[in-house]
Amino acid sequence: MEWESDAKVADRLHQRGYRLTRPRRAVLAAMRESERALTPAEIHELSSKHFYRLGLVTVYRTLSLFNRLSLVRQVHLPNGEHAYMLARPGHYHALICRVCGRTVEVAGLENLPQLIKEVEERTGFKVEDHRMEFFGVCPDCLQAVAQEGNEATS
Amino acid sequence: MEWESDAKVADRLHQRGYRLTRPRRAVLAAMRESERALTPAEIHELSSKHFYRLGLVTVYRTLSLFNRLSLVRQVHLPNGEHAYMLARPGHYHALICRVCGRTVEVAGLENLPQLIKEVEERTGFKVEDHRMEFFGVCPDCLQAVAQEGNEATS
DNA sequence: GGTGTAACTGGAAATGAGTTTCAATTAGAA
DNA sequence: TTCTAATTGAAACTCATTTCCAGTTACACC
Repeated sequence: MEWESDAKVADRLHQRGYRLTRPRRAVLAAMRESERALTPAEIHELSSKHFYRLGLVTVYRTLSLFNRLSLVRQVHLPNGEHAYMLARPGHYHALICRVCGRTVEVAGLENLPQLIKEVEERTGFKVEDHRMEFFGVCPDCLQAVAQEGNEATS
Repeated sequence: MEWESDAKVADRLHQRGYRLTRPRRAVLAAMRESERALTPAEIHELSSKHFYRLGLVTVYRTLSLFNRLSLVRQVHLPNGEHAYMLARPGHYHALICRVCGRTVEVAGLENLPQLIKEVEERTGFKVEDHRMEFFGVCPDCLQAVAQEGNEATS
């Protein structure tokens, strides 16, 4: 999963006058360990193992900062809650498995530019940004479901 | 803007054992008058002109019911708040103007099915649902901006 | 390797969207 | 008109997120 090292993140922060503190390192560490997008509360719990006196408030502030710097990506869950995952460079879209919650990203969708063009042509809007999230079932859970089906009928 | 009449809405509600009450009529009336997607608080304020003792709680309950019945559509604003607009039948996507806030819907995007197919092929997910919102500038505001530019340089 | 200071922190209290509870009201079928 | 289940408003509550503030710390500069 080769994420950016702490040192690289530190550089990015320093360039803008921010610091890489222990709480921030703990948040990064927790997010690197997860395959899922995590809510601030979940991140707080996981990060506490890396730095026990981490405050939830600091998690919120850290995520907000990281989001501004595009170090993390914010995902809007179906219920309106927010979750976060480490960002890879470029424009990505989230895919969320409704069974296990795993979050995966897709980038460089070839059919996206023409979709946006279609929207612009049909409405006259100049489209500047968009949000797009997909919900479904991941390959592993599809397989697990198929498995159960087999067992039940055998 | 030819929206469904109260009578038609009443039919749809009655079919499912619900009633068309004065508060619900007031919510409908307010939404018919707006070009924008409205937050529950905004709807409460506008609806109060139609029925002065309408409670905010009732607005929430009404929107929730209408959403379940697909009478309204829920829009996720960039800040995570929810807004609502009357729904037209079919699967629509919201376009929100960042200047005036006007909300417009696009349906039947021809390039969407192949985009979803591309996502499925590249990730192995079975895509069951998606959320897609576009943010930009509407035709009127584009023109207004162009106008200002002309005035400034003339 | 100190040291000064602006960035950062945690905790408590506040905010604000949205929900629950409950006794009183009302739509609309009969 | 009558009856009753659906609906309502107000108050209290929940829970994510923000604000405030006094104490702490990263790190640029000596």
